[in-house]
Amino acid sequence: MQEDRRLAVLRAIVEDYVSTREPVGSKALVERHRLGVSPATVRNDMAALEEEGLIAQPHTSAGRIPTDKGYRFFVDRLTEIKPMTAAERRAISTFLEGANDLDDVIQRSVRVLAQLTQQIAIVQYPSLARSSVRHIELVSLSQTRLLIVLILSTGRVEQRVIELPVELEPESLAVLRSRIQHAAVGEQITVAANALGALTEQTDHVDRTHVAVIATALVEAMSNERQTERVVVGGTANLARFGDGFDQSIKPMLEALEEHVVLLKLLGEATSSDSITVRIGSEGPYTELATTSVVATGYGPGEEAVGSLGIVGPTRMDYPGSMAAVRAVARYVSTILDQA
Amino acid sequence: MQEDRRLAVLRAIVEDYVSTREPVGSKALVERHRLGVSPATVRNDMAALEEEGLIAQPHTSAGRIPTDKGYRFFVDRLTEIKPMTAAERRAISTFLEGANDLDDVIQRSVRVLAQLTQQIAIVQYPSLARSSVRHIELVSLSQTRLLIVLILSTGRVEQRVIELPVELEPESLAVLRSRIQHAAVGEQITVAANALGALTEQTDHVDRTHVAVIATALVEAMSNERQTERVVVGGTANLARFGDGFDQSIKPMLEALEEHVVLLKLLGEATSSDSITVRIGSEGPYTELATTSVVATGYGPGEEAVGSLGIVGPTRMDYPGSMAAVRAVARYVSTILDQA
DNA sequence: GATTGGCAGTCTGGACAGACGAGTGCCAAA
DNA sequence: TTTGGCACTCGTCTGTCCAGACTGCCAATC
Repeated sequence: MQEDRRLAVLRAIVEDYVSTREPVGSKALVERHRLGVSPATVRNDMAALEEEGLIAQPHTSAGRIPTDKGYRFFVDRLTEIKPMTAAERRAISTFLEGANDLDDVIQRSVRVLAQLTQQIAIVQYPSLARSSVRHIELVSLSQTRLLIVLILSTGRVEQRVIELPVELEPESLAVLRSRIQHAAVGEQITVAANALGALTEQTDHVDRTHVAVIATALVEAMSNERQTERVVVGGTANLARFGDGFDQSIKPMLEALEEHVVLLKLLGEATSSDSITVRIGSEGPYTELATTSVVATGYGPGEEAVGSLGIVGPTRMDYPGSMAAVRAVARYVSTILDQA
Repeated sequence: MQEDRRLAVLRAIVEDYVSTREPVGSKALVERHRLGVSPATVRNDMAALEEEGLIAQPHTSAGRIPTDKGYRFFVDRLTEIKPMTAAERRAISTFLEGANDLDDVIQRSVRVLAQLTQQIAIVQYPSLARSSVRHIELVSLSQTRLLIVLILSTGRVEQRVIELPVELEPESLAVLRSRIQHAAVGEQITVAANALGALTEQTDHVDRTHVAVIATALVEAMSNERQTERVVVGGTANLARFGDGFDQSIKPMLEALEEHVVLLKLLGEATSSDSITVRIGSEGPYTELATTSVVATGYGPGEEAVGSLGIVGPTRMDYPGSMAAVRAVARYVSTILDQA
């Protein structure tokens, strides 16, 4: 009974603080929300909530603000992800469907996510791990230089120029090409990598060095390290909007945004494409980002994610709205990647 | 005689203001620079410089700061581009030579430029205009879906998936592939585009629709619109370093950095690869960027530029150093692109 | 036992005034 | 033409003060 009201008070505090950016007092609370009780009662509840560590006051005789723990409680127990409006859904889908290129899809996702949430959006490139080899092409540039092109089912293209230790005749190249294509095309990249290794073993000594060099380059191109390293960031202009004491944390924030490794770590936890990960303030490993929260989720055709996307902003953010936007964009990206 | 000293005073003011970020007074000036005259004399010179509109005081009884016109004068007449140290040259070349990919080259250029200048770096992707076709590949995905891959001499890869109106037999595909390759590979893209158009004309009516569709897609991929739209930005963390009244202009700045079209416009003036363009403060068309300057130049194998790169920062910046860094990086990028 | 009204106490933010200091402009002298 | 001196102007910094907002606690009430 009183417990219910206390939680209502917590919710009200979070909502008010998020929208006004100012510590919220008992009087203002009963005015803005119809709690049906007097400020004094609310004060008692506040004292209890503070006891539990869910809210705090920046200084004596100021209003209360939610703690990280308070936000956590709010996110976990007090809110539903509010569905997007029809107009928003339409906006997302039309905007994303204009893309005809993987790069384009990623770019547009970042934009729409930043636009919707008014936060900083981050989208990771899809991992190669679950994709398969669509095509391999070997192009002779000169007698000892070879251009290797690897095309994956996600639409990603990797290319390398390699130097061959020995000259390669056009006829041999044709044979090699067909053997390599036969071994790898259509396979998942892990399988393809193994097959290429085996191919080297099976080759007689004349062409063996060639096959070895080419296979090595291909396997290297398939290794998803470089790929998953790539993230795209957007909406940094929203940083200015954050204002407040956030000015001081703007520098580490900008630095973090350039350090893509950090971003990947932040996104990294979101591996499932059906749940949304929320990291609030100091829950993460980076002390510089103690005043920021991350809302992220995985995306991908199946249940398992091939990449992550999300937003990062001040702990004082509209969690329900952000979560809804992240989820919606992830779904659209998944379907688009599926049909491509 | 006095004129010479006045210019020395202007130079000293610019240098001091750039390094201290504070209006510089007559007394401080004679202390830091050995001008051989008294503060009073400097005051007279300052009055004259102010008369000419080269310096200004933010308020009465404050030191002087250079105006945009003052910076312009400084850049045009009072300074030489100071050459990079051997260590810096080595740092640039080793860092850039680690790249094995066009994307990589661009990424690294941005990083090194931002690092050297401590400003925000911008690098435009090379224009397709002067590049040639290295390879074209057609891959059948299904009987009516075709993957087209276009590889250019700059190392850029473009790919498209197209839907064919009529089924295409494997044998026909092989023929088409070789005809298209024969017509376009090795040619500059303008020539290649024409050749592909001609090819459509020469084709009998059975394969004609196929050729037309494929050629259209290829020509579209060759058109450099999308390509030159792409720029990469780095060093945004340096924004925080700018400090001062720059805080207010941080928002338009961030917005501009997201609007790549604006950046291209800023870089756009730098078309020659042997001269360095400097745009100071309100000289440009964007009133929001009245407190920023741009230092840019073109890069490219020959004299004519295939792309631009540069830095943007507060008008109060180290112009000689920035210009030197921009020039050095542009040269290295040019040579690397040349040998690739 | 939960709720309420009242009251005293505490703290911040903003306004205000005054001292300080850096710097200028001008003038007369060298 | 340069220099030293002097009066003057302002912005910045510091300290003080007041209004306002909020809390915590207590006694009264439902």
